[in-house]
Amino acid sequence: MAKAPVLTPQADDFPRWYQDLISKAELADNGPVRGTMVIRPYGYGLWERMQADMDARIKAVGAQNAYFPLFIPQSYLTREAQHVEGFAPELAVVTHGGGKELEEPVVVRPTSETIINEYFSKWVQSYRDLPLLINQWANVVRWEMRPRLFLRTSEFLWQEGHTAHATQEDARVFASRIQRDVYADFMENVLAMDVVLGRKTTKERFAGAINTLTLEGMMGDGKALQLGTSHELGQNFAKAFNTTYLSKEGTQEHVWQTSWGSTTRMIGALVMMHGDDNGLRVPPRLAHVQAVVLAIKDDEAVVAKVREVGEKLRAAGLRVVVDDRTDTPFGRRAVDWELKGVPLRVEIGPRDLEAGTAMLARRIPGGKEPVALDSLETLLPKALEEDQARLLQESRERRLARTVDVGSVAEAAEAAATGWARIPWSELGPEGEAKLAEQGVTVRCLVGEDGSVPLSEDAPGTLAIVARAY
RNA sequence: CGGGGUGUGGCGCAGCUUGGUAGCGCGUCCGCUUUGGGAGCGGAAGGCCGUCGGUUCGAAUCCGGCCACCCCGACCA
Repeated sequence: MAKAPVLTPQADDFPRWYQDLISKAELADNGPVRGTMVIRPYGYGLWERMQADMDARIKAVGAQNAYFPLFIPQSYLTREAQHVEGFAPELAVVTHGGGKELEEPVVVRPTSETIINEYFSKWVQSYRDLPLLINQWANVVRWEMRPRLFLRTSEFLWQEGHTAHATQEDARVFASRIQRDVYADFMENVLAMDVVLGRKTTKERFAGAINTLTLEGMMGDGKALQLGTSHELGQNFAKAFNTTYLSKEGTQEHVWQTSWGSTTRMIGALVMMHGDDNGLRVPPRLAHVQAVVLAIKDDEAVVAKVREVGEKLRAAGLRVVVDDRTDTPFGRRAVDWELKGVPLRVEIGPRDLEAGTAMLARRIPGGKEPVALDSLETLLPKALEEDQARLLQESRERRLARTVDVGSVAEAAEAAATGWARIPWSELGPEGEAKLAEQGVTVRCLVGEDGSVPLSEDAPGTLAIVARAY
């Protein structure tokens, strides 16, 4: 009597599987306005952990948090030509306020380069004020035609960093440092996600930037997802907003800037990179619930033991939830925790009490085995570390297995049907890029032969990674 | 904006062709029995069938207008 699967299997319909999971693991709901999203407590818990970890890394490179307004004068947006052009189609514009039509429409921020530069201009006077390193946690709005929960919604949460430097070199180094030391480090070590660091082509570059660095991940179905970007803005915004400083030599100079962002999209990536047919798998270092201690039966001694074990594990430094909801059948609860991707389950019933054991179920490698109750405090932390490493390894192996080297545009398009293709950029070029775009395939990024991030598009040996993307 | 489709309890759908005053699954609530992998049984609540108009003794069903949403084509963290 095979029960219907909990989720649509990935192999049957990956997008459907994704939606099922988001809903059943209680990560998010659709909002009433198309393209908006309600992030539910379990999903928001993931975001809070991401924020905390990222925030520490951002502060470690010297940035400070601040907050700028949601509403931006429309005139600000129009000051940087590339920037307006890039964002115009997805702007939400407020035309009325207080029951009256506004004299100047107000834009709901799609990103904050413009308004931040207005203030940078006031704050920066001398080379002594540089570098100025600011970050903000905020929501932004980019009107979406094709929304997908977490991946593309009209409103999303993110952090956006904005910096001003005295020299181009300084800005360049900083943008790269964010890509590596903040984003890549976080994604690999906390999210256990394999990512490729690269450089965007001119076509894919941020509107208003002179260079965009990116981190790309391969999802379970072989498609790519951009997980974070770090831009060199050059002096484009500095010139548009007259952000200048007095140099040591006594001359007025425009500052060199960067901006960089990462979003709630990372939650979607987490699902699509680590999820399987039974649900999500949350990497232990991220998990706000690392282990759940389950009472199998409605039995006083069992419930007492479960609570005791929960306390003991908490004292040992684990993030633990005790599930003693014995009015809900055990199977239902086991499936729920599995859907939510909690790494470890300690299941205790009357038989275990007698034997002095518990069933230790591991979500990430799968399977369960009996273990001695008094060994849990030492076993669990070890299991969590193993599972953390395993997730990263799995995602890396998948990318390597599904990336092929090709020599022509046709081969690249074919390879992108199931995974990624790597092709010399000198072979592909902007013409090949345009041709691929017609087939829904994009250049995700440019990388060096040795995996380094090229300093320019025409650096010798530069490879293009092409794929279908979310 | 161009092409295709759908509007019926919270969610997913049937009913429409051949008009007769609304049904199924899931969920929810209550009770009892359960609990080692999505529980069973009994009971209950919940819908002016998107909207406006027309035809008719009678419209979820037929006709027309409007609205909304969904899918496919160009952008995007």
